[in-house]
This record gives sequence, C-alpha cells and structure tokens, in this order.
Amino acid sequence: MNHPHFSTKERILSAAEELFARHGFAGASLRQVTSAANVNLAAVNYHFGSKDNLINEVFRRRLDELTERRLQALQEARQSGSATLENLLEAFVTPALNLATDRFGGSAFMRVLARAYAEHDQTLRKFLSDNYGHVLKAFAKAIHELMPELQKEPLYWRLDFISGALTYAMSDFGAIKRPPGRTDEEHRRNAAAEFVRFACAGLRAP
Amino acid sequence: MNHPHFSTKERILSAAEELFARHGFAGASLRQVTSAANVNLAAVNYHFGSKDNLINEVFRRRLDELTERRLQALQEARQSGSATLENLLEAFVTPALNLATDRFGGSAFMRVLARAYAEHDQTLRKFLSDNYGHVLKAFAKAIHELMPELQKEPLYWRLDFISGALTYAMSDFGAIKRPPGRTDEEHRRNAAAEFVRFACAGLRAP
DNA sequence: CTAGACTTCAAACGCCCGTTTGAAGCGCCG
DNA sequence: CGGCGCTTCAAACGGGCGTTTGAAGTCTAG
Repeated sequence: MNHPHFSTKERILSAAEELFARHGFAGASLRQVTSAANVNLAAVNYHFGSKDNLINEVFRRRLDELTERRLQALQEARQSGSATLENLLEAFVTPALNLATDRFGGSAFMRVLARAYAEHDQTLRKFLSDNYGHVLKAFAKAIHELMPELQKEPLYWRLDFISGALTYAMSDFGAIKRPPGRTDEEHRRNAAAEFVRFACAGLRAP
Repeated sequence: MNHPHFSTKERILSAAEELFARHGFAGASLRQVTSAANVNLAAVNYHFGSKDNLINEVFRRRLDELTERRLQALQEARQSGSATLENLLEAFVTPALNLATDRFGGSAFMRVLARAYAEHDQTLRKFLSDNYGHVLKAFAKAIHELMPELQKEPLYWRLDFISGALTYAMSDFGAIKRPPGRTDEEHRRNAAAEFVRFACAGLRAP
C-alpha cells in the first residue's frame, strides 16, 4: 500500500475535506481530490459511488462523533444537578472546539460546515437535518427547561443566531487574528470563552 | 431590445445574482446565466471581461448602495445626540433588511453574501475588504465610544459573532419558518427586532 | 498452488466549461 | 445616404469535468 496507516477511503475523505473547504463542493474536482490523496481517479466512484455521496460521507465522518460528544456533554451538564446556561452552551461549543483544535484537518471541516450552511441545496440540507437535526432539538429543550419564561419563538430565533455565529466564528475568517504571543490553542480557547459569554447574554436578552 | 426597461448588463447582473445564490460561484455557469437573462453567451465577456469580474460587479451593484445607507443611518443615529446601542445596531441592520425586502432580488443577494463569507478565496476577500471594510470599522468606532469600558478585543470578537449571525439570519436558512398568518415583510421585520435585541444583549455581556 | 473476490489502474466516454473570433445588426452624426 | 462605433450573434476553441470500462494487480481461503 502506498501509505501504511491510512486506507484509500480515508485518504480520499481527508483530501476531499481539505479541498472542499478551500474551493467549495463544485469548485473542487475529483481529479484534484484523487491527486492530493495519491489515489487513482476511479477510486472515488469505486468506494463512494459518486461525488455527491462522497460529500455526504465527508460530513458523516466528523458529524457522527461531534454529535455524540455534544449529546454526551449535554447529558453530563444536566445530570450535574445544577446546570446553568453557561454549562449547556459549553456542552455545545466545546466538542466543536476540540474537533477544530485536536484532530488533524478538523479546522478544514469547520470551513466545510460553513460552506454547507451557505448551500441551499435541498439534497445536502435534507441529509444534514435528517441525520443531525435532533441535536439542536435536544439543546433547545434543555435550554427551554432552564428558561421557561422565554417564549418558544424568540428561543428558536436566538438559537438560530447562535448557530450562525458559531459556524462563522469557528471557520475563522473573522477580523480577529491570533495575537503574536499566543498559541493557536489558547486563541481558540479564548474564542470559545468569548463566544459562550456572548451567547449566554444574547439568550438572556430582555 | 428584448426587454424594454433593463439593459443587457443589468439583466446579466440580476440573473447572475440569482444563480450564484442558488448554485454558488463555481456551480453556476455563464451558460445558465446568459440563458436566464435572455442574452447571448458572449455578452458576459463583452460587458464584464470575465466571470471573476462579473462576480465582483454583482457585489458592487448592491454593496455601494448598502454601505452608503448604513453610513448615513449611522451618522443620523450619532447626530441625534442620544445614540443608544440599539440605535447603532438598527442603523446597521435596517438597510440590509430593506435591501432584502424592498428590492426585487435583494434576498438573493443576501444569500450571495453568505456564500462570499464562506469563500476563503483571496481575490474575492480582498475585493470586499478593500472596498467595504471601512463600514465595519466605522460602526466599531461608534460602539467603542458608547461602551468605552469594553476592551477592544472582546468588542471585535462580538462584532464578528454579530456579523456571522446576521449573515446567517438574513439568508433565511434557519430553523424559523414564517408562521402562516404573517406576511413576509412582517416576518423579516420581526426577525430584525429579535436580532437587534439579541445582538445588544450580547454586546453588553458582562 | 490456484481460484475467486477485492482493489487499483490507464484509458476512454460524452458533456459542459470559460473564452475567443469574425461576421452581422443597429443607431446616430456628418 | 454612407460610414462608423457599439452591441449582438452563432460557432468554434482547447480543456477539464464526472463517470464507466475492462484489464491488471493483490490478497486470502481451500
């Protein structure tokens, strides 16, 4: 085998993730992907069937783990007995932060996710909402129990704003550049703290 | 002429805006654009030189007016003597809302803008920051004067979050669907009010 | 060792892409 | 009317696209 530790499928997924982040789904070609992955062009259709399905699998690989960790963190926050809004939002943000920080290529995935939000493509949206919509619902329910005075409509609006802000912030194209004397991880951790404070205050708006 | 009221250039720009919103910059072809605009394929390269430049002009047509109205609204809010955070944010949001509501095709442009945020393409980003970066700076300055106790770094973070949330919300792919008994304009106006409250509270976070 | 399943490979398929070309059409001024 | 910019047109250019094909290679079980 060409690379000892990663299968052809995994190398395709990683290369696709990086190139989709950089050039978009339509802008990155299978020839670019297979060339970056050191893999034959036909391997994509052999292993994934089509480009569309490859896109879905790029999401599945990361989102399965991300949603599991989010739900687990949510459960821990609720079982602690004295769950605060801050706890809940941290349960939502921290797994995404860890993904963007710890794993090789995770930050590319955050940019892919921002692309997906900008796509209004029905197929992709249905795939995402079918497979991962329940996570947002679970968090909405937990927050609702904590803030019963907040009507449902404003709550959903605010969760919507928070999702958008988080996605865009995580894909790091903002005005904030990492200060010279700070490591990348410190920068992200700081961003998460800032975000949780911002989001909590927004949720608690009068 | 085929359509009496709109020039070839304008018809190309409108069709491009709509198709870029739907399929992305790479995903929408010039053949789709010219066909939707009822215009010869070569007209794009004749009037705009290249597809890349067409993309720029799609932004310029709307952003020139949008930034002017935002800066004008900002000035009015500051000259009123008793500018509040709510006034400032409304000065930022309302022109975007009007664009998305009043003008034919304006909502498509908001989706195009969301695409642009997701693009990390250097050329497009430079074009946008060179031509329209001063608007965000002006609002940041005004907010800073109103909240001098808020450090610069948290301020910029929060403005970043707000930009992301606004872009996301304006391109209306959120979980909130317009309730049956409400007009589209009421829906948007309500969204803007919700957004301003959310953003103000977030900015004022402890 | 060999049969058979799984994987990789180079090559080709038909199609659509952005751009260019040179001729044809058009409207205005002398 | 005639000439001249400006605009539109059909056609073609080379090249990249996603996908398919059938042969060659690789591995494992009997």
